[in-house]
Amino acid sequence: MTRESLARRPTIRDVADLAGVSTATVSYVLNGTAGQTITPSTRERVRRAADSVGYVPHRIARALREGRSPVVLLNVGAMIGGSTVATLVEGMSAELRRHGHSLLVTAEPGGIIADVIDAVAPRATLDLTVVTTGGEEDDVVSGVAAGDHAGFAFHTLAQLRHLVERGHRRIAFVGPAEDVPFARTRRAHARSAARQLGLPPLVETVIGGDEARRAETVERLVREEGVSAVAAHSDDVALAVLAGMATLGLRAPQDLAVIGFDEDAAARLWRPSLTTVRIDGAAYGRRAARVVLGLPVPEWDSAPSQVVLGEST
Amino acid sequence: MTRESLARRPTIRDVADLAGVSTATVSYVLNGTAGQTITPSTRERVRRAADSVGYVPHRIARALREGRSPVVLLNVGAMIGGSTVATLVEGMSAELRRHGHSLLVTAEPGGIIADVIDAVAPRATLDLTVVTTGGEEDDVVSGVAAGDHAGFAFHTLAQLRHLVERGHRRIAFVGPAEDVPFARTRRAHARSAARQLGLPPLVETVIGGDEARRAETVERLVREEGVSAVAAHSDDVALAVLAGMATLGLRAPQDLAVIGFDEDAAARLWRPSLTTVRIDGAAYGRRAARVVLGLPVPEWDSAPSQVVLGEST
DNA sequence: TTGTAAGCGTTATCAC
DNA sequence: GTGATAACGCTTACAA
Repeated sequence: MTRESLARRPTIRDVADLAGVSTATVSYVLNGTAGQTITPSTRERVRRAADSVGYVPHRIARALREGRSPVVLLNVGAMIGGSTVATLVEGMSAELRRHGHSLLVTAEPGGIIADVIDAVAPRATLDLTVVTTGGEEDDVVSGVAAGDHAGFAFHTLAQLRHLVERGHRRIAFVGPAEDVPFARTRRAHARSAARQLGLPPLVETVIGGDEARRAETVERLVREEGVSAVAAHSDDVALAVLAGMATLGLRAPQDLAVIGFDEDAAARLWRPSLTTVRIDGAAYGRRAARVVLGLPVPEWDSAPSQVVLGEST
Repeated sequence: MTRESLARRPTIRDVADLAGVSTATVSYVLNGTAGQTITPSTRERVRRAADSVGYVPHRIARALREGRSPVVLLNVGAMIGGSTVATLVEGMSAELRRHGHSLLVTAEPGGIIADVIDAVAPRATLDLTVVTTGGEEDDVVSGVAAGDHAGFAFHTLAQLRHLVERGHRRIAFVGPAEDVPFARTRRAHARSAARQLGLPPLVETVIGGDEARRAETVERLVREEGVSAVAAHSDDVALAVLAGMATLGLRAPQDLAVIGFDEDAAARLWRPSLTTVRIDGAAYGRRAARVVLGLPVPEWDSAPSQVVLGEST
């Protein structure tokens, strides 16, 4: 070991010098470059030299050279919501790491910021606020399960179908009062799901405000619109409906059945507990990782989502 | 305009050629480098050339040159929890952008992954799973409000103090059954808060499992331990306690008072509604941004956290 | 089988 | 006032 032991971070040059070879050879060895024939002994020498000086390749330099860095950018729109996004991030991150990449997350409602992209030159980007608007065409992540496109539309269909199976026909789709990431998308999917199921047009409204406002909303739905079931945009929204019902002394599912979406931990604690749709976020995350890396994406072997039975329907 | 209009992204060279100056001059002009005297006319020519070709500096190249990129890495431990982390990310991201930087988030329970760091060479990193432990880093981000250190310990103290003011002395601190990011930290803070308030040692337990298990936990607290109030690790946990009480037919706050932590939207919907601690995440986010950039951090002008009164205490 | 050297796009240190 | 040019650390033709 020479005086390389200084503060400076060891470069490929240091390794090359120590091993008595050129930087090219070091690069070939360390990257296992195909089509290069290096003698085992040289190989060994380089390896030793590398970890003797504690060499770790400089990713930025490599990124400059290659035009992209080994990171994937995911925009989730906002750091809120049920379990789907959380598990999606986990699954995607794990799968990417298995392939030498890193997942970096942003939470920009307006989509991925251009500055971020050129600050990191990501290998790929994925914007949840866009992907979920599917567009089966542009939804490569979801794939097909049991013959159907397994995107958000699919889960929404499952949500409504559950109500239909319970005998409901006059159904309301209730969204959040504030503008949250997937509000519009979900509404659109609900409409087309209703059509597919041969239902009359959905009653559409939003719920929010204080206790009185919530109760008012629910009352209108039940008394004026004659709705017998609610499909909610999310579990949060579903709980607001249940809360409004409690205020009015209405019971679920007798007076009004309620189903949530994107299972949230709090929903199981309610009385009555909430029936909701659980989405296999981790599986989508792993798929997303493979899609953006251009790896083959496996078939769905289990259901991408399922209705979790509670007492509210 | 020359044949630069090809697919290639314009470089500083292209601008220099078009403006008839050297790349150095372009760099000086575009970066407003101090201590350089450039004639207004040259300046103007460079500017024009730059946006005529649509030049945008290559951040990766700059990162290589400067040794770091204009991004800040934030590890949040996991994509779950109440509103604090969500608003913190928003606030931090906004403040960073005001200063030409970008925020990138990871959700690694074990701390920031080394690979990620050298993939992006961030200007700075911040690990929430570390910061909230009350070490030195915590100090700088949290600062001082009304004479007290305004960190997580402070909020925990506020949580317990609320119960004390309501006349409680035999108090339990209830955590989640699973291992979540800040569990240990919160527990430690709760212990020392109890000492500061001159309370007897806290009864410590966790809650989880199914309805029966939850009820059992609550029952033990009330009947065996003689506890009159619960300070919960989070709103989720607090709701589990309230649910257990409902199962047992116990009422809050008469039979057992419950206060949550890190306000979650669902908590306000409960009957009884949950008293909890709201933390000004956005403010912490802005402070964190300034700290990591080495900017002066303003004094707290409003409370860093406050108890939000519900019916449960 | 291995080495040389030309980039990748910037910034900053000199000269002029 | 401005311009060459040498880095930054790596990959990869192309030579040898």
